[in-house]
Amino acid sequence: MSETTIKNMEEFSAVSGISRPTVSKYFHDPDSVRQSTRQRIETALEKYDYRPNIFAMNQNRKLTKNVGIVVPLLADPYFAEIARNLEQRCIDAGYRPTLFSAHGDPNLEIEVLENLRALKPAGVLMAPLGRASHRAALEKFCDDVPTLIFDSSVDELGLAFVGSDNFQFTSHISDYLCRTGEPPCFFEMKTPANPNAHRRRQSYLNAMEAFGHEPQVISIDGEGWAFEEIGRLGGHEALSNKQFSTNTILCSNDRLAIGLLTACYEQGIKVGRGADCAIRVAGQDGHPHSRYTCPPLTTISHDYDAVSKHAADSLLAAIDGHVEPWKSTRIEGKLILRHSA
Amino acid sequence: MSETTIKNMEEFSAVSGISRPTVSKYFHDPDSVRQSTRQRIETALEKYDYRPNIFAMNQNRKLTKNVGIVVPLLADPYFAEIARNLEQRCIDAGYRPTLFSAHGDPNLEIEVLENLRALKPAGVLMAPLGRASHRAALEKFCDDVPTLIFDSSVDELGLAFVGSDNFQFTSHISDYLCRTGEPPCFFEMKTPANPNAHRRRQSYLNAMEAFGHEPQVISIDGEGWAFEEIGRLGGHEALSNKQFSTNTILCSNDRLAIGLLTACYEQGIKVGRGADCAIRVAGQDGHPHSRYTCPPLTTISHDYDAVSKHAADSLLAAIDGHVEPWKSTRIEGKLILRHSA
DNA sequence: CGGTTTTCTTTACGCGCGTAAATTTTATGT
DNA sequence: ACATAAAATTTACGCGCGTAAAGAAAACCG
Repeated sequence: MSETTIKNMEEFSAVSGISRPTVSKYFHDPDSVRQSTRQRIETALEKYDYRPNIFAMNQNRKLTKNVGIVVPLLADPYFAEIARNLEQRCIDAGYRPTLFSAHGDPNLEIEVLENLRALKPAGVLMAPLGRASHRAALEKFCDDVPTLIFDSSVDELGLAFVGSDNFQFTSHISDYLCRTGEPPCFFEMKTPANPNAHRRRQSYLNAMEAFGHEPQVISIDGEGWAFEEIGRLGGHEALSNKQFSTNTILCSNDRLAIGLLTACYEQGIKVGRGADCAIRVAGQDGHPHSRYTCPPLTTISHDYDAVSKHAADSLLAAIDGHVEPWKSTRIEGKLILRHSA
Repeated sequence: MSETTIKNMEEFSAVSGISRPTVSKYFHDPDSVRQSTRQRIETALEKYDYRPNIFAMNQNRKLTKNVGIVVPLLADPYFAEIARNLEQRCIDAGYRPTLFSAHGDPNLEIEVLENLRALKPAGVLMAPLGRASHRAALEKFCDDVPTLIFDSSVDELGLAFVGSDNFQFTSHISDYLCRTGEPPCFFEMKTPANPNAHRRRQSYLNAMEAFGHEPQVISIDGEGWAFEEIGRLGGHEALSNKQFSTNTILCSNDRLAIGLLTACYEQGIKVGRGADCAIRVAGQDGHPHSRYTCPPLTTISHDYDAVSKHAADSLLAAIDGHVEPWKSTRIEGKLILRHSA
């Protein structure tokens, strides 16, 4: 490594003895230049360690290799996990992903989209906040940038939607619960941030009707994204008031279930499927943490791999010109039996 | 909002009737132009909704308002939480934070730094991976960009270090445990990714010596960042082999403790400080999830606010020219008593 | 009102790189 | 060795904006 520091492609082309346009071509695709010049460039590269400025590169490019990934809340390990998964797939496909979080704030969400524009992304993978999202701003963005929506559907928006089959989720786990014990009550937030919650409630109602059981929905108060605390407080209230008509509780999502488990613990109520247990609790999502609750949480898990693969593949295909009419793909979840139910 | 879409500052200056350099000045600081021209610009802004391209802005600026935030692993809610905290502080101070994660991979860590360079950040807040970080690359980066290290110290690197006082953490919680029951065993990973772990072990040894107790360190196998699973598996092994000489276990961090709690549950061992409990378990970190374990985890918590405030303030002060000699600031943790110990 | 200061406008160049067109050099084939 | 194709070089302009300098216009002030 030499001392003289290279600050731009001009200088690098000088020390490598290759013209700048050719160097530029090399960085765009090393195979697009003659083998001998590639060698000369790479020799100089070892000696001088120069890297093109990524933002200047994109400035005047027709098609960039940038992909934006937007999630509603990075502090939720579920989104962190799926975002990481998507990032890796983009990298493997030769793209440059950049991750953004709306941090639960719809204003930040559109702020993020505006900044994303400047990146001139070839495409965007976006999980909207849901109910709170500014619909008009989203639409405008999707008109300009190829955007695939995942996790939380906003109908007919963007290139397509890929997510989990929430109806199947709830019907499947309801089915399991009904067959193995008392029929479940449904534990949810009154005003959920995410539209998937409504599908799950409806699916629960359907399932109960199919089984000929009386459904019972407990909708608790709470705003924001602190689901565990909302579940814990709501759980305490529901337990104290004996609102659960059976010994089985199906939660709208795992984070709520985690809070409910804590409430049960705090009231000395033993959870599980053993004879000595008072109630059964199940969640939905396959949250990364659900394995480590006590008792470990029975849940129905997103197929992280399938969702992220389908989402990434669809977007990259669209970028390559294989645009198809809008469609919604919903992937089935896998029941994960653990001790809680 | 008009139909004609503005794509650059040139066009916007045309429709607003103000020259481009003045418009540029306005976006740099709205107060730097005459009130009447500010009005004209803002009127046009409402009508045409234009936003300067953030990357083109930075391209030829002497001092940008960009701040990079780099954490080792966003999937860990602890880092997600502190990153969010730092982001907010930067925004409040008028800076534009951009968040990056090394995803536990030292190669990605330097990759991130290289990309960060192109952003021409005024400063960077960085939590290094620790042991695995490529020291030389970090140093080179810190030479070029004002960088404040947080969470995990790399001695004398960057502008300064801000983090928690790990010695105080462990000595404080050890003290509590010793005074309220049997002295703790120390449960840790054999080859921890983070150097803080060594300080905690040492502090435990010191504390036990001070109390006149025989220390006992259980170092379990495991590589990577899946601490809960490592703690669970290691916990099972240690419990089965009766490696814990007392009924109290202090874990090197909360995630390990969460895994250990699961292992205890799976072996039917009741955790807590009640008379009917077999062992006590405590963690360290004040992990966002520690409130919701069963039993809720007694831990010693980072002072998230103080750490992030001190880190952000120090960096921003340095950016403003108030550079001080390198120093290390370690902030005390707060004991959080819950049911597990 | 003239003089002074403040603020704009004009003009021009720079950032680091993409990209197109014309030209020259190098490789390939027979 | 020659024609031909392939690849590199030169030259020039563009992206969207920062920024500096000089002059014109507007505001302030006694």
